[in-house]
Amino acid sequence: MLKVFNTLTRQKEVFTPITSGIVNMYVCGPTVYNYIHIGNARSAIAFDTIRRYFEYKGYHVNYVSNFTDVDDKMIKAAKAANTTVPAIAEKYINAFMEDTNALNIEPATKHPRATENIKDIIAFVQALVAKGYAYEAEGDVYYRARKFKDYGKLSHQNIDDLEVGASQHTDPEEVARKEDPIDFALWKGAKGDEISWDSPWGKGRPGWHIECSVMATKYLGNNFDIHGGGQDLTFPHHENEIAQSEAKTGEKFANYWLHNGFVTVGDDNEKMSKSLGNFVMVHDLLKKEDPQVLRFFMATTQYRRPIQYTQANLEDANNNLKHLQTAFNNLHYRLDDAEEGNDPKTEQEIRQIEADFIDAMDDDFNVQNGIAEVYELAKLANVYAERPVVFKDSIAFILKTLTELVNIFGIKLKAETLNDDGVESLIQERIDARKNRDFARSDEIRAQLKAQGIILEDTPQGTRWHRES
RNA sequence: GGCGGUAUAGCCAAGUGGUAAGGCAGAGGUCUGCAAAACCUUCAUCGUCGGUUCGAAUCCGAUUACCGCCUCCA
Repeated sequence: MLKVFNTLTRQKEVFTPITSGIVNMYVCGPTVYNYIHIGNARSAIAFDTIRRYFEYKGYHVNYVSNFTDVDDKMIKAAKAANTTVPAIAEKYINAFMEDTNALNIEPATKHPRATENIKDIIAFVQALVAKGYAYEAEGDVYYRARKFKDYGKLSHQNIDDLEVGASQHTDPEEVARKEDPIDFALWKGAKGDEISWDSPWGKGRPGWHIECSVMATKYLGNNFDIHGGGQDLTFPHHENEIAQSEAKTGEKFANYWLHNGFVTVGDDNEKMSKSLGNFVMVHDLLKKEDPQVLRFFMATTQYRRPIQYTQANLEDANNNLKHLQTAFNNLHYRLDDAEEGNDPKTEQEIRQIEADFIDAMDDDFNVQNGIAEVYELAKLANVYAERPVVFKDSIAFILKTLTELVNIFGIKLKAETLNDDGVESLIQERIDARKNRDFARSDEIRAQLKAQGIILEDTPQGTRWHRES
């Protein structure tokens, strides 16, 4: 039974989908005013891994993740680049798709954009005004937070205990327009000639929180299964989404709220954020790091735990990943001399490992325990690969299982297809030299190939080679 | 001030009452002409103090440190 930690109840709960066999989930995407940083990537990877696990379990997943393509930061970025908001959005949405593709993050079923849903947003805000949950103030529209009796239920905050302005990011002019400092903007009147849309309240643009309420309910229904996002979004963003959505629809919004932990950078373990200027862009990182390693590094930390981004930890991930690839290779080589048939005992062991893997992952996606089972499987693969006699079907079964399990983490293990006549002839020469116990020549050839990044391995089944990674 | 998280070996990290998973790095060994790869062995008493218990990393109390949220944030 799959259990997930629900922020709403602060407990692990058995996951029961609204519609059997289907998971409807919404994950907050980035504001596209810059390249994504590794924190954005972490969130995307965490929920992609969760999605993949659901799919592995046989669920059909409708995965909706938005792009915030208009807000203060977008306007600022456009101004700074002397271009338009849509141009900035286009550029960084493309960059997002490129970067996430490199990290083997599946595209969402639907990637809605705020600006493509303005009509629905306006209608949503109008409905809130009509119900008395929102009011206009000088071209802005605000949500009456206190009117929503459950306000604070997600973040477990008491409205009266909140310290207004504690984050030091409040706009005093905006606060002055509100009935209550805790109220938040649904619609913002346009200042000057900034990008805007016509609305019953004059020209303006949506507030930040409203787009997610609108798009989530539009594409997944008033009540859907999972809403995810970074921990920092719990309050106020997700709290506000609940207030808006439930006030409007009268139905429960998301059943389960999942929040991923942060990526911290450097020795002081500081949260990485754009405003602190200590962020690492995925775009830059991918120029020097193997995307698979980055993916593996992030995907193998449980989604709620913080990730400390350091070179040493990345190196660890690299070693682990290599180990898995080597196990895959070691076994794959034996297909050449494998006999027809299978080995029931080995296959039984594999099934047990997979069952243990599922047990681990069913516990709120406990990937640390899950990956331990994958290492177990790799060991089994290595041990099996060293047997004098091996069977084709069993090899295929191990390879298939290993491939399926690492795929949940977004990792692709592939047999190398090696083809190089020059290398092959040198290897043949070396084989002959070794037969004649001419080890000087043999070692010379091996060193020569190593200088070209080619590693030789002598095994009972013959000499193999692979490229140094 | 309110709410929350974390603290386990050199590093990453599992474990929520029964005597410390797994990985990386290190050490020793097997295999090998030597290697490579693999496999085997080895490597901690769980931030601190006190309590409950036959028994605690796990429960309770206190304490320390670090991190985060309280309308920019994944």
